[in-house]
Amino acid sequence: MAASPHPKKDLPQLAPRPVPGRRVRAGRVERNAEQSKSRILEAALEIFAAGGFGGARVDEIALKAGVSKNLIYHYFGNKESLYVAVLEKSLNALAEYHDSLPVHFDDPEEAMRQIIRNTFDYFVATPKIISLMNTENLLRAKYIKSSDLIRSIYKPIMERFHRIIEFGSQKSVFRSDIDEVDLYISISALSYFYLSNQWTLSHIFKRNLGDAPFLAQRKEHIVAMVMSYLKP
Amino acid sequence: MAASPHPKKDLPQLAPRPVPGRRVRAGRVERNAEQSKSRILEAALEIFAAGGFGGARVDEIALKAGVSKNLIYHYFGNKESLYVAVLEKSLNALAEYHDSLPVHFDDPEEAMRQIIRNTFDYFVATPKIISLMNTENLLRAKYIKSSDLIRSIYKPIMERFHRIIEFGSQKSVFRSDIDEVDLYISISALSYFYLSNQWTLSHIFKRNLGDAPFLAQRKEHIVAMVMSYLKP
DNA sequence: ATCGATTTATTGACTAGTTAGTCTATAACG
DNA sequence: CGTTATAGACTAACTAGTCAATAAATCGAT
Repeated sequence: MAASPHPKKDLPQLAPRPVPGRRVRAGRVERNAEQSKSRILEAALEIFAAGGFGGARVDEIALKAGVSKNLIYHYFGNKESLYVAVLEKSLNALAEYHDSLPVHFDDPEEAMRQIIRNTFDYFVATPKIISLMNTENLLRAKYIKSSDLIRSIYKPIMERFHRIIEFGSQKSVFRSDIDEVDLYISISALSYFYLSNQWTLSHIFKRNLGDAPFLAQRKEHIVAMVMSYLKP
Repeated sequence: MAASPHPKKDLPQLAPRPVPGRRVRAGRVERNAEQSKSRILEAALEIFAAGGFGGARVDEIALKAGVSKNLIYHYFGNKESLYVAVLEKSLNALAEYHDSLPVHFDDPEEAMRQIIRNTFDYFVATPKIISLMNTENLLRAKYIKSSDLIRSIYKPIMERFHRIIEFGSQKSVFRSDIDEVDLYISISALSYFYLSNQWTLSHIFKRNLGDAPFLAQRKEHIVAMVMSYLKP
């Protein structure tokens, strides 16, 4: 705080300071609450994904969404709640995607290949969810921990996964000592890390890992690695 | 550290605002440039790892390092350069670690197991480098790209890796169609992702993945998966 | 239908608190 | 004595969040 020790009373209005109560409005403003909310969430996803929670600026989100910053506070209260809303929307999209997939319960090997390829494809299609997850892990799952959403999303996924492994073991096309959690983490890891760290890896290996041929090669490499592990 | 050992000039004691040019110093200040720099780097590593580049506060780094903020600017110029210095120090530590490891060139399978376990162990031992890499990838390798350090570090690592794979293929203990980059990324992925995302994963699977027994199990799971893939 | 009252979507202006970075002084050390 | 390691005070710009105004939509009663 600099000079003025006094609370400003009546300041001499040398500059054309707008008088409260006589504001100028830009003209007719369409009102569409749902669309505004959704535009805010979309912009917020982008900004949070690009700079993490700490690097995101609410002003920037407002700008990108094409709404005033106030509207964000009107709908979401504060930055943290906005972040949580973005996270939950992304997780719900993930759940929807996995629900929409057909599962080959009669053929465990084919089912497993499908799961692997779908996991890879989804991460490729939604890179922002990767950034969000990274941000969330940087904060040690601070926000995810306080919600049961992610568990409820993974429950059916893991149940299907369990049935496939069980059937495959019964049929002796899979080994019998599988830890399902470890295996699921590995399937995710092989896709996620490649994409999440593609920027540093591309520089190190002088390959643009995001190029379609490398993506295709990678996907089949993952399938091969996991399937070779599963063999009894 | 209360009383100044030096002759004070007349300070106007009623006005608590210090007059420029007649500052009060806390007392004798030890000078140790190297130690100060190193304390700054250590504190910066911690703060950058905890909140990412955007979430880190230079004031907080100064506080944690026990130096004035000015000293940081004196030695490192600005926040970005400090971040780059932290990154380079971490990469150098990684290189040193890998240089220090013995390699079993005569036994490719054992050499590969060693590489896998060492990779895992190093990530476990230095969680902050994982956060740094995540931050760097969030920024699309902005800083790493402008330095050749990381490539020069990975060059000998990949050369050793190549020799092992080549020898293993010759001896027919490894398959012959290995893409070394893909394989290296997979080995890293299986360790890195488990640790990097342990906070969300631990919550999803209701297991504390950081606990020693799970870490040990994970390491051997990775060894098993990679080795089964390598079999011809 | 229509008109006034109420609700609510939306914004401009503002503020208190931060934050990266600077200016200047000082003292330790060779 | 000159160099430099170190810190205190300061600032301009930024940033999350607030206040108060305004107008579009909605609803209830004519």
